[in-house]
Amino acid sequence: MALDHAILVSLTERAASGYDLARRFDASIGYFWPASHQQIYRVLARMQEAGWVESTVQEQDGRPDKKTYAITPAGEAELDRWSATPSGREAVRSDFAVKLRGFRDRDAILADTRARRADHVARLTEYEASEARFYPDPSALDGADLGAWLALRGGIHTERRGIEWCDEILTALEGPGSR
Amino acid sequence: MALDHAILVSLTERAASGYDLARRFDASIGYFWPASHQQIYRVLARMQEAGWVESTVQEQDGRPDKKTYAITPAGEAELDRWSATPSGREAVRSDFAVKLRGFRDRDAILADTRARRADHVARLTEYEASEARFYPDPSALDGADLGAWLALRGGIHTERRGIEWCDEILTALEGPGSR
DNA sequence: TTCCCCATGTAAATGGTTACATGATTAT
DNA sequence: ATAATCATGTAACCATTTACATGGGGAA
Repeated sequence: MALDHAILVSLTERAASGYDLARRFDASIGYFWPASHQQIYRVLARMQEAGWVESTVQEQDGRPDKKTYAITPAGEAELDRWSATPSGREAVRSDFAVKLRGFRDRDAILADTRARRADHVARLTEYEASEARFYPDPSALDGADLGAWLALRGGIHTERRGIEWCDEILTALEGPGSR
Repeated sequence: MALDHAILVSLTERAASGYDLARRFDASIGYFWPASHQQIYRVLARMQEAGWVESTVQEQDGRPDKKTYAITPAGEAELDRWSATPSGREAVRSDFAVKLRGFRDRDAILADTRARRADHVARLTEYEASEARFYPDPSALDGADLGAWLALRGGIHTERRGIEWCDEILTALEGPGSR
């Protein structure tokens, strides 16, 4: 049920349509909890029935109508409840680690590793740009901004360790055997 | 479909019953791809129909019968095919990051962070013990052992960055505001 | 006598992915 | 012309989680 809460968190930052949320989930909060528009529409419908969000329809000319969702007091209460609930250990699921563990095709692993490294570098660059732009002075942050910055820091740590790991794999596999 | 491959990898290391696999998935390969016994039994049944594994029943006295599964040549071929397929970017889903981002209850976040830190330390200790015990001389490794060691290294990196992140959060939240 | 280990599953519910569906506007 | 963007969804499928179900043996 955590997509519910990710959407609620996003709505506390600003009311949005399903479409808007889908774009936010392509970046920003979606880095910690990816979701497709189909899923988002379904969860919004469910949460509206539960009374956690409410929608207002805006007509637009030359564009389809837009349903803007906002969080309700009941939704805020649910977020409070959820925030105070201890979160359990998170499952790690890595295709790549399983593939490494079942080591078969050295060249495929090398290719995969190089592609992953490039992905990590690209994302790290994005994160670092965000940090420099939005949080130039972390010591001045508090509340929601502090939380958002700390979440971003988590992303930065994740990408850095991903790069380190890739480099270790490349060193181990490209080394003596490859020449 | 990656539980299929995780099970196949585990079976190449040694034939096993569903029960044995469930225990392996509580540790070892389960650190990279967790799975419950229920799921394992269902996937084994499906893979047997597909011809990727075969089973032999062993009677035991004073214990229930045991079905031991082994990988077949078709299963090996499937593993080869899968190993040569590039793996896409892996989804990160973190409840905790969403909670941080939606910063509400500072004390709950502190408690969560301390609990997470303790989990990371515990798992890192396990990983480091495994490394010292099974891979004391990494430069001597090759093939399957090299892959298993590199996967373990990934785990070690993950836990270390988890600890770093927690420490950063604790520093930011325990600091000035708490006294 | 109570709990954990061995050993196998089925069933229901929830969550996530992929494919399908529609239709107007704007930029190349 | 073609593709991308805005805007909303439904439906089918696949994977994961949680609850239910059974039953003997050994240890505290």
